Order: sequence, then structure tokens, then C-alpha cells
Amino acid sequence: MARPDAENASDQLASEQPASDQPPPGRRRPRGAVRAGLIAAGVELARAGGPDAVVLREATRLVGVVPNAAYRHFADRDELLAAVCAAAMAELGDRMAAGVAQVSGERDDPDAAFLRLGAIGTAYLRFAREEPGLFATAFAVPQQHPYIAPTAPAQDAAPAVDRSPLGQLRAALDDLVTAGVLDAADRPGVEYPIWSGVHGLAVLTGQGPLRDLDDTERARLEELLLVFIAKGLE
Amino acid sequence: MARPDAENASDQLASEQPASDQPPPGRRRPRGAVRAGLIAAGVELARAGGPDAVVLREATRLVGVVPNAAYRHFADRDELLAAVCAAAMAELGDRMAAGVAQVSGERDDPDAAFLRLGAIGTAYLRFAREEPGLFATAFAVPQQHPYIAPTAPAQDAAPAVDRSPLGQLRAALDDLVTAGVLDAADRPGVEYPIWSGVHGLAVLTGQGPLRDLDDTERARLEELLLVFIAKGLE
DNA sequence: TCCCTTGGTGTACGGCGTCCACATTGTTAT
DNA sequence: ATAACAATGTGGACGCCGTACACCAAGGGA
Repeated sequence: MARPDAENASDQLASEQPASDQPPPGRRRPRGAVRAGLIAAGVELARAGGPDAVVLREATRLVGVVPNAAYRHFADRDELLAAVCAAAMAELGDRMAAGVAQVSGERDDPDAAFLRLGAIGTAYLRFAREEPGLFATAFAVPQQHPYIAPTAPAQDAAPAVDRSPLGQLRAALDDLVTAGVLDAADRPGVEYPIWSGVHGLAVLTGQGPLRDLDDTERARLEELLLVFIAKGLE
Repeated sequence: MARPDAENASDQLASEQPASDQPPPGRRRPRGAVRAGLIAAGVELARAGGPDAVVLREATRLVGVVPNAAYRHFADRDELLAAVCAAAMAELGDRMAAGVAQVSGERDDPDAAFLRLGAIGTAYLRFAREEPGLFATAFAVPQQHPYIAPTAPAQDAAPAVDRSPLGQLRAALDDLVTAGVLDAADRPGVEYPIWSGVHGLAVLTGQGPLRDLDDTERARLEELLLVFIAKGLE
């Protein structure tokens, strides 16, 4: 559910130039290439200008196809936007995972667990700072996040750990409990205040009233927030 | 600065019907009525559908005037939207002020000071819940919030207390310090983590991935957040 | 072989933001 | 009072956008 159909979408645009070789009257492109290309083009548009910049006609232009072709793959512009949002959300999840993976230490090591939580928040804020368009797009269409624990895991042996932002935050907090840092009684629901704080700062400093802060001020606010959160966890 | 030009804008739409009396070829409306009407119409559009629903042509239609007339009062649609955003932000400020005014108690009474802080957060979240369109619009265009203390107060005797959301939050926190609840050493900058938390929850549950929560779940998250913040303040 | 699904094309419509030229008014200077 | 002027509403037009309808070319079963 985290990435419905954006597997190979974000990686190759359809050569930027409108299919520079010959424009074939019939369709010759491999199966699914147009759909993936539209999503990839939409991601680039979103990266540059946020969700409003995901213009259906412009995406088809980038892929080198006529506007109506998009309607063979998406019911309307909103459906394309939803796919782009899913891709953006997946990229946020990936960056967060990369951030926590960079922290060494055992799973039940208290210090490491705390560092992982910090890495999650930092990666989230970093993504919002470095990719404001994608960040705004990721939350522009709420494609039914599984805020409640996902239903029974798939048949696969590995339940394919939840790479969604909320899922990763939960995992970090659970580790904090098993490591003995966080009292189990305080665990239920803490993810929401923490998520709210990090997300709120990202929004306020990204697109909100605090957007014009310079880098040092912004860094100070991030530091302030993480300290506040740590204090809230004892 | 809190409400640049929306003083009398939000209160009377130009009679809804396109100026039902006679449509005069020249202009007969009182000075500034069209501008105020456009802002009021924009506010209603924003209330119903958020910032994207503030459509210039539709606003002129509601006022009963031809689309181009808007360009006598606003450089472009973005300028109209900015005025609407300012009005929405002012309404948020008013509701917050009304919320704190409802709390009785002396200014240096610790309990009352704490209740005022809670009232601020509650009013903020309530506005986001009851007026999602206006809330989203208020933050859609960041018309340079004074996040740093505003410059020297006007010549007026009363410095016209800062009714902006951030200003009111700061006042409440300052009261918490003078009341002895909050250590002065912890005061500098606390407004930002707190604002972030409240704003983040408002966004996540309003337009974000948590939008489909029912009322009780939502109330639980708000409670959780306020408790977390209180804990962060000791 | 036929046909039917898949997916790209062309044309067209209405809505939007915006520009230009024009008309009318209220105000100000003569 | 009258003439000039700034302010403000009107009409028409342009280009872009999302989208609907009709058409048509490939390609894989039956």
C-alpha cells in the first residue's frame, strides 16, 4: 500500500525530448511505459513546483504523447496526482529508512534506539527542506494511510517491514520501549504528538509563515523541537 | 499588519444575488465596496473549498461584476488570494482570542495561565476542525508573518496587543513564566515546538493522512498532544 | 482468419486567468 | 461652470487547462 504503482516510475523519464526518434502513429512503447512515464514526469513537476504543478497536459508533453492518452491510464488528473503523491510518500519513506540504517548499534541498545528516533525526525525534516515540492505533494492527497496497524501481513515470510513514515516512527518507539528507555505505559499513542511536532515544523518552515528563515535559524528550531520531544519522553 | 484590508470584508456579501436591483452600466457602488465584496466572496469560497476554490471569476460573479473589474483592485488572482488568506488568519486569531478570554483568573495565577495556554491550543485545533477550508487558506500564502517581534509599536497608546496566533501563544507562555510555572531558562524558543505540534496535528488530521478519523479518535489525539506538550513544559 | 481489447490520435467544448481598448463616472483645477 | 483627469466598470479576445466523443492502428486469442 505504501507504493501502489510507482515501482519503476521515478527513475527514467521518457528521454525528456519527446521520444526523439520517430513519432510512430501507432503505439510502439513497451507495455506500461506511458503510465510509468506519466508518473515519473509528474514526480519531476511536483519536485519543481509542488502538487499544483502536476499538470496533466505538461506530463503528457514530457512523455511525448497526446493529452488524451493519459486517460487510458488514469481516470482523471486527480488519479495521476494520487499516483505521484504515492511516489513522493515512498521517497520520503526511503530517505527515512536510509537515515535510520546509517545508525549503528544493536536493536536493544538504549543509545542506538534513541539515535534512531532522532535520525527519523532528522530525515523527515531534511526531506522537507531539500525537496519541498515533493514533501508538499506527498501530503497533498491522503491516499488512505494505514494509521491503524495494517491488516494481517501478506503470505510472504518477511512481512515486508512498514516503510511508511508512521510505520518507521512506530518501530523506533517500540525499540525504545524494549531497550528500556521509554516506559511501556507511556508508549500507546506517543507517535502522534511526535509526528505532529515534526510534521508541523516541516510545514511551518517549508510552506508556512516561517518559510523565510535562514538556514541557521531553521536549524535552531529543528534542534529545539528534537530536544522538546526528547524531554517529553523523559 | 494582522488584518491589512479585511476590516469590513467578511461580513456582508454583495447580497448574494448579482445586485438584484438594476444592473447599472456605470458603477454606482460605494467606494471600496467591490474590493471588500471580492474579499468577502473569496472568504466564502475558501471556507467551502480551501484556497484552490478561490476562483477570481467566481468571486466577481458573486459580487455581480464582470471578471475584469477585479483587476482594478488586485494585480492578479494571487493578490486577491493573499487578502483572503489575511482575512482567514485574522479570523483564526479572533477565535483564539475569544477562547482565552473565556478563561477567568488573574494574569499571574498559575492555574489560569496554564488554562489559557490550553485554551489557545484548543481554539487553534477547533478552528482547524470546524473551518478546514479557512484554516488551509490561512496558511496557503505566507504574507510575511512577523515571527520576530514586530518593530516599534505604533504611536497609539495601547500597542494593540498582537492578535496573531504566534503572538498570542507567546503572550500565554510569557504569562506562564511570570506566574512561576515555567522556568525562565526554558522559555526562549518554546513557542516553536509547541506551535509545531499543534499545527502539525491540525494539518495531519485535517487535510493529511489522518483525515478520516472519527470524532472520538481525533479528540483522543488532541488530548494526547496537549498532555505531551504539558509534559514538555515540566 | 476474424474480431475484440488495448491504447494512441484529432477535434472540440467550457472554464479559468489575464490583456487590451473603450466607456462612464466622480473629482479636481481652471 | 466647464474642462481635464483619475478611477473604475464593460466587452471581447487569447492561450492554457481538464475532459468528452469519435476514430483508428496494433496484437493476441477464438
